[in-house]
Order: sequence, then C-alpha cells, then structure tokens
Amino acid sequence: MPISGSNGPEFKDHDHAACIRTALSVAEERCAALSLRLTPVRRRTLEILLEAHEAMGAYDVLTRLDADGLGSKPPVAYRALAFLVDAGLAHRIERLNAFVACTNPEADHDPAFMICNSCGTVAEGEVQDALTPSAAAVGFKIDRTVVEATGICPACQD
Amino acid sequence: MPISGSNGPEFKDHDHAACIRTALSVAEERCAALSLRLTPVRRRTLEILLEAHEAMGAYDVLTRLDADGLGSKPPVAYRALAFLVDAGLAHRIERLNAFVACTNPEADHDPAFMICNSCGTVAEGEVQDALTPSAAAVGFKIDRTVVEATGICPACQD
DNA sequence: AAGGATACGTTATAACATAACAAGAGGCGA
DNA sequence: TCGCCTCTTGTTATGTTATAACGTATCCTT
Repeated sequence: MPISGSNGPEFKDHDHAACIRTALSVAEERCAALSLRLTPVRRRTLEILLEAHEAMGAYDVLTRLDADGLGSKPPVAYRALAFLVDAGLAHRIERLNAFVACTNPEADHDPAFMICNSCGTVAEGEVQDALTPSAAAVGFKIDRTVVEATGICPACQD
Repeated sequence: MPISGSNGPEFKDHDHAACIRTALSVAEERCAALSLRLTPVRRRTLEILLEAHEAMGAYDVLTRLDADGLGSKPPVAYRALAFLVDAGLAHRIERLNAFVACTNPEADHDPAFMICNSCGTVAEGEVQDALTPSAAAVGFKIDRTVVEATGICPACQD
C-alpha cells in the first residue's frame, strides 16, 4: 500500500501562509469550475482548518466561526464542514470525530491518514484501491474506504 | 492489500448457533489463559454482539443487558465493550461508532472491515501492514491502523 | 417580478461517551 | 481466618458529538 509522492508534507517545515493561500485559491477555482458556492461561512471554515493544520472538532471550528460573527449554532459548522467534505476540500477523520483541510485537493481520492497521538498533526496520503480486489473476490462492492493510522510523527519522536 | 483466507464468512450461509458457541468457548479459553475475568456482564455482552452478527451501538447493547437485569447505565456497557476490545474479542467500528464481535479471535490483528450500507452486516478480514513501509519512509511510527470499507454486500445486491 | 433552489438561523433534542466516587467480590499472604 | 489489595460493578452527573425540523433570506433563472 504505497503512499504517493507528496506524502507527509505536514511533517516537514513549510511556508504555512503560502500553503494556506494556495489551498484557498485552489478551492476557489474548484468551486467556480463546479458551480459550487464558496460562501463566507464555508470559506472561513476552510481557512480555519488550514490555519490549524490539524484535525479540529466541529465545535472547535464553531467557536472560531462564532468569534468572527459567522454563526454560533452547531448546524452552521456541520453544514459548512459537510460542504467542504463533499467538495473534496476537507476530510473527516473518523478516529477523531474531527475534520482536516485536504492537502491534495486536485485529485479525487480515498485518502489515508497518519495521525500523531502526541501533537495531533494529521498527514494525508494516497492509498491505492487496496481492498478492492479482495472485496470483489467475496462479492462486496466498495463505495468508500477509510484508512487511518495512529502513531508518533517524526517531530514528536525526539 | 490481500485479505486472508477466511474472509467474509459473514456474507455466506453458516450455522450461526454453532458459530456463537465456538466463539464463546474460544473467548473462555483465551480469558482463562490470560487470567482475564470473563464476568457475566462481559460474557453476555459478547453473546449479544455474536447474536447480532452486525455492528451494534453501545446503547443498543445496553438495552439488551438491561433486559437481562445486567445493568442499565452507560458505563456498564462501555466498560464491558472496552474489556472485549482490549481482549481482542470484539472490535470498534469507527465509521459507525459501534462494536462487533471478532470473528477471528485466535490471532492478534489489525482488522479490516467491510460494512454493508444496506443490511449493516460487517465482515472482518486481515490486512497486511499496508501503511507501514510508507509511514516508515516519512518517519512515522504506526501504533494502530483502521481500515473500514463501506459498500454493498453480495446478499444485498439482489 | 415571480418562482424555485440553495443556504442560513434557530430551537430543540438525539446519540455517543466518560469522569468520579462509593460499594462489592475475589485472590492471596500473614 | 483476617486483613489487604486489586479488580469489577453501580450510580450520579455531565461532557461531547450530531442532526431533525422549520422558518427566513439570498441568489439565480426566466
């Protein structure tokens, strides 16, 4: 189950501000291309996830939205997050009941995640359709696959 | 990511009563061997999961335990389930916030699951340490990996 | 401008989970 | 057997995550 080339950028130093700007413009282009509406709440939600650069719970996101006057009730956050996930701009981490911005929004993908138990950083990678052949062998038709590893990231091993 | 030989027995006809009896005696042997106490609540919880043969929420389990006079408060169910998971006799399905009896309790394993969106049946398989080499490449030390596929099982494709 | 589709605001509640502490049950050495 | 320790259970209370439902506003199209 090889992970694709760009893997684990979260574990490396990077220009975070630039990384956010890029991700936001990719999101804008993508939404324009697909006639999706990247409204203020949705855009700010994505920004919040990008700034955090780790998994955030819906209520944490909501707190930030509220501080910006963009909404204070749970459905506001859940709806914005659902939009981003549907649009492929964010992912839900089942293990954590939390959400992360997608670091690779160009491609449709079933992502795999590496979650650091120590610092909470989540790195995203690609996984090949690994279960597909075996599932097909027993006649199971896969819709979506979740792959989430927990462990310790390089930075936290010191 | 091949799945091991005994895969997907849940999708086939089988003698369910026998399957439960076997699983319970395996559980008893295992607990005896490891000096773990398979108390009435714990044993009955395992039985409930085995009977259901699909993922059950903790509160569903609790309802059944309560009907048997074995406890009515959430911690009773959560503790029993935690015991079974720790003992390798059951697994938590993150996608569903639910639990299933382990169908392969002989071996320690990082299980993979195929979850039918239609009937709720959960089939368990083995996955090789799929993410391990790639994680090692970026320096991430994996503790545990969750692999969960949702889709449609053979029986529900009719 | 009218009408439909999409998004937002709000109330209320459902569903999932655990902290904390008291009380009981079992094992084991003195 | 007694006392002690550990593990398990019972219970209260509360924390956390998530969604149903419904009315209003906005935007886009015709």
